[in-house]
Amino acid sequence: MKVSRAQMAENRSRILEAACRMFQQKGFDGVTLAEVMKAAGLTHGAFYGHFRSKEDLIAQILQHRCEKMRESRPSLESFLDSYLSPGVCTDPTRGCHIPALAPALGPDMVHHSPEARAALTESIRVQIDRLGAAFPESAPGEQRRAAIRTWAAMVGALLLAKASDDPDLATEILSEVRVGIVSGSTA
Amino acid sequence: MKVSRAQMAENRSRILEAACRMFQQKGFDGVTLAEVMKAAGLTHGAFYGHFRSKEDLIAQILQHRCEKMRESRPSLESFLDSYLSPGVCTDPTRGCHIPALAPALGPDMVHHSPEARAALTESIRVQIDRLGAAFPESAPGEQRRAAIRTWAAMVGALLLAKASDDPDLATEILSEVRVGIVSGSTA
DNA sequence: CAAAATACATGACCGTCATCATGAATAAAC
DNA sequence: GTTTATTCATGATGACGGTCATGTATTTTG
Repeated sequence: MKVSRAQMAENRSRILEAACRMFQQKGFDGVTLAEVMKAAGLTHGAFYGHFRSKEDLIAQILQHRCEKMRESRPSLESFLDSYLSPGVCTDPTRGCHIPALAPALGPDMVHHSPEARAALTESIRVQIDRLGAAFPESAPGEQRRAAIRTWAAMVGALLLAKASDDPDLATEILSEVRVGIVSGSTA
Repeated sequence: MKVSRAQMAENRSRILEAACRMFQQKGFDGVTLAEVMKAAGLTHGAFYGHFRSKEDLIAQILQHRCEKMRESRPSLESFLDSYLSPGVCTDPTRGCHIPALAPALGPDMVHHSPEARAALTESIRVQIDRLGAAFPESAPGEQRRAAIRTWAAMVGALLLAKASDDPDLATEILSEVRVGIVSGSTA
């Protein structure tokens, strides 16, 4: 049963959207293609009409996320919210895709496609640039340095807070790093 | 073919050791029990004489790592070396187990055993305490705060550097966070 | 030294999952 | 309107991996 071209495009983006959300929630190995397709409202067999393989899907998702990231220039405030809010730490579907997805292919990155690795690295570069622009008061060279230092702290805090079983400890880590950033940046 | 009790104890610790190294390298899902047992010099069937399941092995490894962490009080210098050295970033078998293993069960932590989660959380607490002791010049309350801020930055830097495909970018992130920490701590 | 206990090797089982082959049904092309 | 192209559903396939049953050899015990 063939569908219209518009319908097919919508199907494809539904697959992307569902996979993006589910991968972020459960990791690449924690989600099956059948689950993704079911969430997209299709059956598993239709997958290979849109993507060559699961690895292809992963790479395209990483590229898609990177593209979308380029389209906005958030403030430091919204950066902090998107990383260090308790809600982001609690809900795996929210938040930046880099700390959420990089770990998923981090340990054994080698067995993933070069496209996926390249897309993730590009996301890191874009994020450093974006965050650097959020420090307008600094000199250009110092903008980049401040962005790296600040972002590393945010990523680490989010990772540790997510890993923590104790909500109090998680909140402490998030809020402590947050005040460290705002006090450091205004100093 | 039964082996001596001493031999069995050595076999068990060889399994632990091999699994620890391989999990850190490839993630929990990226290593099969057969591979672990082969690396330990045994066949896959012998596994269940030592552990109840793969989840049991994971939990015991996390507990084992946490115990070993308690036994030393490194200086800030050695902390920096064990996180922000290029070698640590390049060689997946080196470095602290928390940023290496937390991501592996981070996204879908829920489907892991409570024991594993608890052991990892306890590791985080121990590490904060250890790192706080490396700031002797600060007041006790400030020690903990400084430890959290510093450690979060180290963890984030390591994660981003490992995720990066470009060695130059990785080195930049590591060294930038390092100078940020030493200049911040001496200020 | 005999008997019992047991650690490991071998092999099989069963479920899961990525991938592909086929067919049906409908949009697109002319 | 007829033909062609193609999107999706259904089902199968083959590999992989965690788990377990059985047998064997050796240690331990008395």
